[in-house]
Amino acid sequence: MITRAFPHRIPTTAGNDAALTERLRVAGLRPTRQRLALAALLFGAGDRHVTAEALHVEAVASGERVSLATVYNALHQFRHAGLLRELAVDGTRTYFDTNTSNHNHYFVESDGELMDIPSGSIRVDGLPEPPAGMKIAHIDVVVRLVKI
Amino acid sequence: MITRAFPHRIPTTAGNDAALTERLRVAGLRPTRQRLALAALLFGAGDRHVTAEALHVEAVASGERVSLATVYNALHQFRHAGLLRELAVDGTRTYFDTNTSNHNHYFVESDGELMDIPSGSIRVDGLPEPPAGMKIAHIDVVVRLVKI
DNA sequence: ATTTGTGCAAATCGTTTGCATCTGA
DNA sequence: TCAGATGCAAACGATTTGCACAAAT
Repeated sequence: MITRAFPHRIPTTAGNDAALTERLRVAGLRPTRQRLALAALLFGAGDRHVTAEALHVEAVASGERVSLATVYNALHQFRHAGLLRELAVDGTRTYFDTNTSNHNHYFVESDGELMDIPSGSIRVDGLPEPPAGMKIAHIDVVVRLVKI
Repeated sequence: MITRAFPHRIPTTAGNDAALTERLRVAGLRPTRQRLALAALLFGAGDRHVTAEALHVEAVASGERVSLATVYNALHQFRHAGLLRELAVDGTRTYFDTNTSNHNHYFVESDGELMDIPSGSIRVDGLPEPPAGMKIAHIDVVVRLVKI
């Protein structure tokens, strides 16, 4: 987590204020100070995997005044808007992924680290027909890693 | 969850007292009344997916005196002993699977139902090399289903 | 007799909620 | 102005823990 916000400048090129504001507006969300700050952290620096707690710590560390409850709210709103994907890999915490495209994950249980597996490399074959009255919503592949 | 224990008889043929006792002993666990009862429910009737809460309800319903804390203890001890596999599919609850062999799962989010996908049908290809210093411990494939 | 397991209730952890206050359009 | 957003603290559900008592070897 190297991302850092500056008092009077935007963290990276990828998400300037205007673009982020527009992005939130399109999602039907008011571009409040808190949402803009969180969006800048999330979308300003490539693909990221965050927990609510971690994002809150990061926001506060970067000088932003934002409550944990608001971070939870924002993460769920962003997910509803399709800006984030929610991942169930750990059972105890919920991860959010800024990469909403179809891809899979490495998960290092010992330190809770989550990484993208380059899309396109993994193929899942031989899926049976889903049970009657059901359809496949999504296939999650989690490759669990351990340190040698 | 059709499994049911009878007051004075063992639930199914698959797990008679002697066999279950032996199984626990081999795992280094004293065959206490509670562990035997839980083992009978878990291993007496084919492959099962349970949460601690659900197993506790089931045990109590079958007339067994056992606390929820003991159910949690037993589930984790059984997992350590390799009798169960722990699954992270849901984020809020932890599921335990009596089928410890290599297989994958359907998960119906709307009602929290978890089903085995027949082993052998799914193939995962094109796995990249794991990052340096890491090795693959396990690959979990969860096919998320929605009702049509 | 010694060791291990159990049950209860309190503690903990991540997350959600109720509600008074604030803020952006 | 005023719907919508925020922050706090309390509520929550799943799980863990501390410790006195009970059961297994």
